[in-house]
Amino acid sequence: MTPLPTPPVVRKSPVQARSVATIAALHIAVIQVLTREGLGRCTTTRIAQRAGVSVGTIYQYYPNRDVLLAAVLERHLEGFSASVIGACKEAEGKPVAEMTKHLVGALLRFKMSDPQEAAALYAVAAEKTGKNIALTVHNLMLPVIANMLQSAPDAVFERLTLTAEVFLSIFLGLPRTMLEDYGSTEFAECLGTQLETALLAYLQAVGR
Amino acid sequence: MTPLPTPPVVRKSPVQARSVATIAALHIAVIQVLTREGLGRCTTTRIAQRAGVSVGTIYQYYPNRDVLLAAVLERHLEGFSASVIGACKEAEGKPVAEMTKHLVGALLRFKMSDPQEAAALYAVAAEKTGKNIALTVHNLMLPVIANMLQSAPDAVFERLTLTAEVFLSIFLGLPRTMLEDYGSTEFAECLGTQLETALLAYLQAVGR
Amino acid sequence: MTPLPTPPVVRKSPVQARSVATIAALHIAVIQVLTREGLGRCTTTRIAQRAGVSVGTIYQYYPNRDVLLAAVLERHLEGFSASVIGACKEAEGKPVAEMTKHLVGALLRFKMSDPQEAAALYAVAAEKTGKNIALTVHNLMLPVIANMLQSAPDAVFERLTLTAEVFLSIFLGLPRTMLEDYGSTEFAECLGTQLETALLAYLQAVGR
Amino acid sequence: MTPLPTPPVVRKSPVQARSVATIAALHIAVIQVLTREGLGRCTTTRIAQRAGVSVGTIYQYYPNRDVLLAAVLERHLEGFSASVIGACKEAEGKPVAEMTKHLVGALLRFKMSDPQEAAALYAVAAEKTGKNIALTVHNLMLPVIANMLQSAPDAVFERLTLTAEVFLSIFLGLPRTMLEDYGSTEFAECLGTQLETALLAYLQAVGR
DNA sequence: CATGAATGAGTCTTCATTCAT
DNA sequence: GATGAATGAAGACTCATTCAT
Repeated sequence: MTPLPTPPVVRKSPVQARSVATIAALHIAVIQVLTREGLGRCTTTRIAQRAGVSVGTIYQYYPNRDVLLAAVLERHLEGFSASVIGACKEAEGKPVAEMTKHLVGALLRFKMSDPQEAAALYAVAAEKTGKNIALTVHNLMLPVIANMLQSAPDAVFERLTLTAEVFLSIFLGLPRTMLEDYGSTEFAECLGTQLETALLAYLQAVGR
Repeated sequence: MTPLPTPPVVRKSPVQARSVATIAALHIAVIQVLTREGLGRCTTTRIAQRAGVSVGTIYQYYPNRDVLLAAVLERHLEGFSASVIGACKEAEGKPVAEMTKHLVGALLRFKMSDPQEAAALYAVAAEKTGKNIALTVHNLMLPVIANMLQSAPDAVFERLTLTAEVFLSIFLGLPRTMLEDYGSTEFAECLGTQLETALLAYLQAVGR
Repeated sequence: MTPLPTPPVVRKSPVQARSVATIAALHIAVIQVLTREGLGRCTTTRIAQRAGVSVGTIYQYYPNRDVLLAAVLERHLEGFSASVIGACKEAEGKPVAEMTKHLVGALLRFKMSDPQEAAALYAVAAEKTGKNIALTVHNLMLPVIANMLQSAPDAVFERLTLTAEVFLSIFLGLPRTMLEDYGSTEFAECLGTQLETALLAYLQAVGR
Repeated sequence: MTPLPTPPVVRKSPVQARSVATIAALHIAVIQVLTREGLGRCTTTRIAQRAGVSVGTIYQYYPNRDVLLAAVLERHLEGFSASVIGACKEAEGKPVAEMTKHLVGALLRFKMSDPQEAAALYAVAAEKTGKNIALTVHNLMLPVIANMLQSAPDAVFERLTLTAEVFLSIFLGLPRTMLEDYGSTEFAECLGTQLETALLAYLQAVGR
């Protein structure tokens, strides 16, 4: 229920409180190092230092660096997908305009709660291991969105999966543009309404 | 016609013909290694090997690895922006539906001419140096798109810059979803029409 | 008693006892490689090999090769200047002949305690970083020598600083000629007396 | 007779004027690079660049880099020893005071004609190959000095060789202190008189 | 359990030297 | 003769990982 310090299956189960705290510290440290130094300089030494533990400790909880990074990404994406999926469930049966508004709200709430974390993890998600995780999460959300769209009383989507995919692509793309600093200040400020507008317009264009 | 081997300004101007071929080989090798191994394994040794030259040769033309990668990215993005900007110019004064169709056509023609290259370079564009280049190109295209939108006879955009930004974000985002393998086969096949639909729907929603 | 392993301020303070031994081994290895191979071949690999550690270990204690070499030089020169300065202090107030004898005794005792080390470090002292260290030490000894000379009851030196400089130049020059193998066996054997003779003669010539 | 561009015995005899000019340019370039960049960065590429020729050309005249550097040093030391030896010959039979004055005059005239060259070459003389050359020249001058000292009408030296060695050590040591920037301005200005004083005082102290 | 010293494979980069043009 | 592109061995340095304490 409290999924905070996802205990890695591998080396050790965090029966003790210390473990939980250490893992949490490591996750936070990863984000910080990622943000400050970039993926290329996100070394175990630096992570350990920032977390206030020794390098050896990392290996007490994770078999190697990649798994640690993957765990951090996974936790982030799990939280994200949970948030999105939750919003989808809530929006089921409502008109598309409300769906859109509801989803965008959930998205912004999540992404904006820790923009640095979200931005930092794009790099991790681009690498081999990260990509698999991202893909899995992607494919987890897709049917839920499709389901939601199908439940809309004011629209019928012929190519449901395709529509969901495009919807998701826009839904994730605009925030990314902003988080990766390609957007102007105005863009950042209006992200919510613009995202709603674009998504709704698209849905109305392809729906009957 | 294919201006591939833009001799880098830095180390040496190719007095001999060999140089041109070497530089071309290096650029191609970078893409290949990037595709096969990923940015993390895109080392000078591997690049040289794939290009069929020795490591030292790289440094005859580029002061360091980053500059080589940046050069490859830059050339790609210059080609891309030229293509997009050209399409914008051509579409000026036409109705938004035609604009959209024209731009999407140019985009697909370019991105699809060498999808691997396009996909491989996302990683480079995410890194420090690459980001600057990408940002520059981004800011180069933005006003051109804004100009084009403004010239539409069948729509008026109040917040022109913002609209252009959102337009561009969607315009670049959908192909990226596909190139990074997040899209289904159906998504890939319908990318063009879906992109047109989404862009046009957005423009009509925000335009008067 | 032998304070060899002054832990470098930089990378890490030797919490464990191993560190002290490692640093000592590195310093000794530097001298050996310098002696056997020369500065040009005094590479990190060879130093590590001779010290019986891996290359990486060097970087646990020194940020780069230059700093390691500088540290070795610094320690040598600090010992040397301490010895010379100590002798100067002891000789204060004594007649010039005794001063000279005292200083030469201290010099020979030090330089001869490890002639190879002394000889090997000339090369390090010639390089950029080393020169700064040598210069600093030089300028540390100069006023002490001047002070000593001034305290002589049997001579007055009009141009005290100048005299101290020339004195020091001869004082350091003759041993160097020997350590760098330019002197004959006879030269080496008589170094002490000849040095005394030359220094005393000079002092008497410029003193009143 | 005109020993300027000592034609290297090896690859080619400078029958043509071009060769002579090229070799001269290379020698000058070596000194310049040595001065500006230091021995560690005195690479063939840089030498060639500064000399206005291509790397390949160096190898037309010298079998390798070491030989080039050695040639430059050799030429310098030959000029130097010729100057010193000439002065010795001229001073033969004169009283020690005049000998000293004469030699110091010759030394300063030579060393000061191109202080940078003199200073730059210390580094070359410290390396393996250079040391041999320096040693040879050293041993060439020693007997000539001994001869000169022996001819003095106003002094008899019991340990002639030893005296000559110590004399030479001081004779070369003081200028070096200055050229290597260890001396103050005053030291540099008074080098001639101080050198004379020190040498003469020494000779008078050991001579009868 | 935690620590951090040590490891060594793997990177980037330089540079003397060669050789086709 | 001259050129400069190409070579590749060698050097400095990094970093994930291990293991004795």
